[in-house]
Amino acid sequence: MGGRKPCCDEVGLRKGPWTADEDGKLVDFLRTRGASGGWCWRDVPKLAGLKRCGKSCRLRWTNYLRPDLKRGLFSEEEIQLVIDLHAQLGNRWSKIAAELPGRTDNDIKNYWNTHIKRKLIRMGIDPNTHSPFDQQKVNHEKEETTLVNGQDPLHQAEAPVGSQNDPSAGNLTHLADADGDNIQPWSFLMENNGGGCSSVGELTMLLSGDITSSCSSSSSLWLKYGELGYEDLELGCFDD
DNA sequence: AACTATCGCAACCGCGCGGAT
DNA sequence: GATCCGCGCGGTTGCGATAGT
Repeated sequence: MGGRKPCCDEVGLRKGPWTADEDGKLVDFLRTRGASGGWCWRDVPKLAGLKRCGKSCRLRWTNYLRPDLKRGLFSEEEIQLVIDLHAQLGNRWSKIAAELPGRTDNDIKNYWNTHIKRKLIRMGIDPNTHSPFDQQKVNHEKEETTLVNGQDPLHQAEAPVGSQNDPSAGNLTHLADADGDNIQPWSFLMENNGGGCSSVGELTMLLSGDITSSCSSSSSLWLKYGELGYEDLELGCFDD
């Protein structure tokens, strides 16, 4: 693809946060001209009297000003759908957004990165593959990065407060079985024997707090989790 | 009360796709 | 077929709000 001009190279175009006045102009324009048809986004700033590039106008409209947008917290059903769809589609945020009326790809992407992803990592689940981290790989990478940086970036970036130094903290990464080996929480939740969780849907119920209905407590390993309790597992994270 | 760290969201950037010429 | 052009997507950054010290 050759010769495309940068979108925002015109001198004098505004950047950064939109003002109420700019929002009003854009909304007025789209109300009078219709949200589609008879114009292209590149023309919108001129037609609406805005000192913005067309791309910025489109983004503002689709992510913030659209009347059908749903604001506020994600519901349990929405979280489940996001995790489910992400397992199928990966980072195709627009595709995922298409299945969640009123949510934008940006919304979902932000929510994933700031809430869901971190929690999955804390639980020992790779958010990219939706599978347990390969413990050997983790250990290997840990060795490498420790050699390079003298610190463990995974724990530095993603570990819950107190997980490394506070022995009193509920800490999944320190769970050990009878042999002293570390147990990845997801590994037994995914086990089919003994009533562990076996689907993304069940994971969602776990994440949103509905543990008892999603997983049988008959598993001995599950009992280990049961002893930790809701707070220890940091499952309240999706309540906020 | 002041300072620092962390979080969460809005917005920007660069690239690829696909239709038009 | 080559090029142009607009749009949409995914990744990243900036910054205000809030929490912690």
